Amino acid sequence: MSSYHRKIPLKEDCPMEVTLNVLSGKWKPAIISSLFRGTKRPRDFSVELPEATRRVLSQQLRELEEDGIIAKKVFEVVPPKVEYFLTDLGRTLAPVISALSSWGEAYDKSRQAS
Amino acid sequence: MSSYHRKIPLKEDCPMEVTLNVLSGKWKPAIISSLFRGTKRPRDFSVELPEATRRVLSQQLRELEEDGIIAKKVFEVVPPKVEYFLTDLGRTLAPVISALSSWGEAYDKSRQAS
DNA sequence: CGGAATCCTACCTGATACTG
DNA sequence: CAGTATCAGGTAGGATTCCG
Repeated sequence: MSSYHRKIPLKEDCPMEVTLNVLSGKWKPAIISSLFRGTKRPRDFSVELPEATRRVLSQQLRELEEDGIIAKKVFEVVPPKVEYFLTDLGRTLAPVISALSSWGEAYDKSRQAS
Repeated sequence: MSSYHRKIPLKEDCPMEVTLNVLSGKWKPAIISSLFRGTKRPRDFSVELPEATRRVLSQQLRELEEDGIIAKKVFEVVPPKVEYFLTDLGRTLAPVISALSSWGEAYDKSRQAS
């Protein structure tokens, strides 16, 4: 199951929407969580998330980069080598991720109970 | 602009995804925020969110209801009267919304600076 | 190995009209 | 007033292929 989160025009500047838009992407939460555990190369994501295609991973990595959440270091070698890592701004997402995870856990338990 | 957040299978139980899936819907954040400010009738949402169609509002209200976040009280009168409100579970979203909002505000400022 | 271009599918959302 | 049914459109994500 998955959720669609349609990015809305943000006419009325809703801070909550801003954050959700940054996090909204099928693999973005997984990417961010992974980077909190250390620097990763594109190949590492493919291994960690075997169901994600390279195309979508590249796309979401680029979007996160455009949003200033992550950055990459490109090594000018052959074959190519690239490393992705969280920016300072990206690391400020820690409490957000914590809140989302905590609530999700509690929600799962409350659903089991009922 | 808006973002799609495709609801994913959640094979590996990722609590973060659980929460995002509950919040993912074009008008769900607005609906929840609104209900934190008090009980609302369907008509109120249409006034507060003039861009949202009744069809989508009804649908998202129903989904939030199915997820246990909100509930409604139906008055058996003519014309019909319905009131939506947050459940106890729904109110536990407060810290999540707070985290999302706070980060969004800080993000906006950091983007203005650059 | 990393990334981009192309084509395609799935599904969320919008518009409209109708029922109780 | 509240909710649903039907049809149509837009966009995120998937599959494949090619280039540096």
